[in-house]
Amino acid sequence: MAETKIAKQYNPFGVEERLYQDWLQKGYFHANEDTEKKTYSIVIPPPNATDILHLGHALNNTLQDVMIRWQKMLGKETCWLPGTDHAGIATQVVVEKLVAKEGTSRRELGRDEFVKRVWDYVSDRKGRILNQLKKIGCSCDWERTRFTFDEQLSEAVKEVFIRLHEKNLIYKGKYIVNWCPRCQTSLSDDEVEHQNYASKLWFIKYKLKGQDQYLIAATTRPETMLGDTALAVNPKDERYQKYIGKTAILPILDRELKIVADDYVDPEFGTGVVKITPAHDPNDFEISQRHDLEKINILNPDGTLNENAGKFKGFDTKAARKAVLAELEKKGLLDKIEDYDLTAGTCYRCSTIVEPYLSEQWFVRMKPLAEPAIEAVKSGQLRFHPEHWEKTYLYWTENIRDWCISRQLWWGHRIPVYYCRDCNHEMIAKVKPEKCEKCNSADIYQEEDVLDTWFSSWLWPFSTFGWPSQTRELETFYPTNSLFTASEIIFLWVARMVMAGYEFTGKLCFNDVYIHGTVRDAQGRKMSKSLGNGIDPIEVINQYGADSLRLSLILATPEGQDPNIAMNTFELGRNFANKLWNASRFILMNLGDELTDGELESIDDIRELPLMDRWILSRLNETIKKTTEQLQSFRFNAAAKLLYEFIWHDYCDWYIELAKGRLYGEESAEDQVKAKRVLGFCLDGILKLLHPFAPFVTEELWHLLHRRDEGDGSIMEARYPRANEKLIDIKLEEMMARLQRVVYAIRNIRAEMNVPPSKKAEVHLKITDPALRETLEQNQNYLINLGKIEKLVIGDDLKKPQLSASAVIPSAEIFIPLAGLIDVDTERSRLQKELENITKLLEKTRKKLANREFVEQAPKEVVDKQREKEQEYEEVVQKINANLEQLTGW
RNA sequence: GGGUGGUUAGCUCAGUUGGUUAGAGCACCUGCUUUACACGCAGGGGGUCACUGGUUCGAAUCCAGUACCGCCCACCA
Repeated sequence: MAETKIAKQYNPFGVEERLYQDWLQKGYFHANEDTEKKTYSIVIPPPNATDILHLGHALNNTLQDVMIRWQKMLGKETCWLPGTDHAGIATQVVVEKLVAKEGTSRRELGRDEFVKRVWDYVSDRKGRILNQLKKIGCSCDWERTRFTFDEQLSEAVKEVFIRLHEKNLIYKGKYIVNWCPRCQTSLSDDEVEHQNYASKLWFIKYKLKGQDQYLIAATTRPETMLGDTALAVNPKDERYQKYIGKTAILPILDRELKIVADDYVDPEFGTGVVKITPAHDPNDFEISQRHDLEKINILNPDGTLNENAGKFKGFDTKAARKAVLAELEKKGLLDKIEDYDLTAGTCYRCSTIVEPYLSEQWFVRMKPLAEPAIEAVKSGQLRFHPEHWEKTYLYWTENIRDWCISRQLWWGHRIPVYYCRDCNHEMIAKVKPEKCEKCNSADIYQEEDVLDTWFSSWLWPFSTFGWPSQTRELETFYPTNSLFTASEIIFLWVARMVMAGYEFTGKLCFNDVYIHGTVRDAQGRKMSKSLGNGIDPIEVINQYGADSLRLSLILATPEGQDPNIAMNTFELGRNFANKLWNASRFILMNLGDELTDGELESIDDIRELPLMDRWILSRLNETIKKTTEQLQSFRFNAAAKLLYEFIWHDYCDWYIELAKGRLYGEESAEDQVKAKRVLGFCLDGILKLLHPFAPFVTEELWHLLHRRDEGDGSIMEARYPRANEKLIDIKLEEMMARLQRVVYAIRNIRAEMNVPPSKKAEVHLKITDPALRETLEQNQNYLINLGKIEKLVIGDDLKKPQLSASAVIPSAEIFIPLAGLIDVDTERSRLQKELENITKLLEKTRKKLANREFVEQAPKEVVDKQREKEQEYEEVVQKINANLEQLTGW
């Protein structure tokens, strides 16, 4: 065997950086918009510009990279467009905290200065996460990197706002919105997270005007009574018929409250009387609209009570609740208190409890936009993987509500609306109008609010390619093919992109949506900063290498479920990469530079290959076929497992082991050539098959195998293997499996009878099936190697040698003479155990066959199979018994 | 409350149209410096497939229900 410089262990460090730089330099990742080829494009789910990489990103982007690299090797012009999101509220919150540390605040700095500070911060951090993606090996087209706040993307945002406004799909109105008192902005429904907590239900007594009677209303938020303007009962509720239209008196503030009847009220709940607070409860707001009730806002934007709260002005809601309850108690107006579990909406960015709050906001009418998006799924044009997510998508799109798009933030796309200070005229425009179109005044100011972050991200699949300009890249790469994301943003992002795609480009923006799980820790908990259970992917790469990270993540992520990941999970991928490395190392040591590129890539000109060669080629092609099928249906885990199984257990455990004797010249010179050809051909296929999953190690090995200098070409330019069905031979695989069973049996006897590997044994094979006997005879040299055999005797009518251990498999008996070595008790219990096993199986089979209904109704093949088994088991049982009997004679 | 995913070996999971001796990786036990790999090789132990009923000749697999875990959605005060 030739000496080699190749290390015994794969060392990814150095390799990865070098190869990635080379790929970048050669421009392999850049997509050509003038291509004639079929295209395949993906837009990245843009991470927040200031994010740092976590395992969720690592998984998400590894999957995209597998898809892109695979498609590229299938011959497509691939485009994977990367970029980041300005993440309005999230980023603003972070910078607010930073300036707070400096002892100042957003308001103190003023809008212009604060926005500048955010820009500074973002510019400093932006691109960090994209650089981290490079470490994973992502083949993004970096020349097309976009940011949702880029000038061109901002133009797209304005264009969209104006178009929707012209179609009357955008409107401004006073509504109850979710208000975060800390961020002091509205939030869309989808930005509110619900949390359960134990609370109380307070029963408050409302005195009827001019009478000494009370109506009692239950509430979960007693402090909001300060904004009550009515009481409501169900019109059919007989208990309260007589009070409808009467007046009650609000405790503490002594405001007069109308008593109204509304179907919304559930007579079963509480007392059947509801206090109505139109400005601070969405339902109450609806009721107040129907009954034309006064709406009294008792909150300041920061969540403290305002002048409408009388003496409680300035209290925060918590203090107000305490004070109000104390006063009610004192006045004897608190009827009772019950325990009650309820949910509170909290801000998805800062977890502050959100207040329903009446304010003026901008909305998008979603119903008309949702219609084609619903149809896309129903018609099968838009597919989810796993499929069940389409239900979630449909549930939301079919029950869609208008989208509140204005945010009272400073970091974001400012709404392109201008007002005249003189006549209040409203103008929608991309740039500030010089003069009021109505009164000619030059005193014009822009709307203060900015747009929801998602108002730019829902345009991402086409704004990034230059829309609204009809660019060449838009034409070539849009619509995109697939989208990879997590389930949390099916509503926030996926569905809205589909809507925007149809509305503004008339096209479905992608056909396949792959939803992967959320990465969890070993105990199944979400990884989070507060728990401190997160794993830093960069740390993983530093410790194990990028290929290990990628392979491990994919191998550990069950299809459509959440993967549980611990640091040692990454040993899985590392070991696999190392196994591949060493298998290749072995091949390279033995092949030298004997094979040409052509020989590595084709096997057609070799005739009359021996069993094992035809077997590994059959397995290889079967693996190619199945892997391709799995990739086509977005089953990455299954695809990776197929490759793992084939490479490790078929190619390494069996084929390489079988080939060793041939390489060492134990067969003919001609056979040695065949072995080398097949070894090399399979390895070349393996590297290509695995490249999308483990780009670095496969590239490195491919160069070594093809004896290419550094930087000379890339495995990426090779064609992904296609299955040659003619080479798949199931019959032959079955014969090989029988040969393997013989080897297993020999090894089992050796191990259980404590025959050390260093001691070669004599083996007698009594084979009654001629086909098997012939195969074993032809391959006896390999049996000798695999079983560490000194002398092999094969025949159809051998006698069991005295003092030998035995094993029985269908149509074969294995004897290993062990004079002096054999322990009779061990051998007896070994045989007895096996006898028990087979007897159980035999009984089970006999029972089935004794069942007349089974024999009559089951398909013939199934019954025949059981008959065959019965025979097999009978034969084995009988032979084991004979061997046992012989033992007792000792 | 509605929806949805899960429950198979100590742990993480396969098991694609019902018929396999129910599998793999990790962990565990026993051997092994066998000239690719100890990040390895060989052998082995370990499961009443959550529970209950049903359909069927036959159920881990199909149906119904129960329990537990998880996620998403939800304006019942």
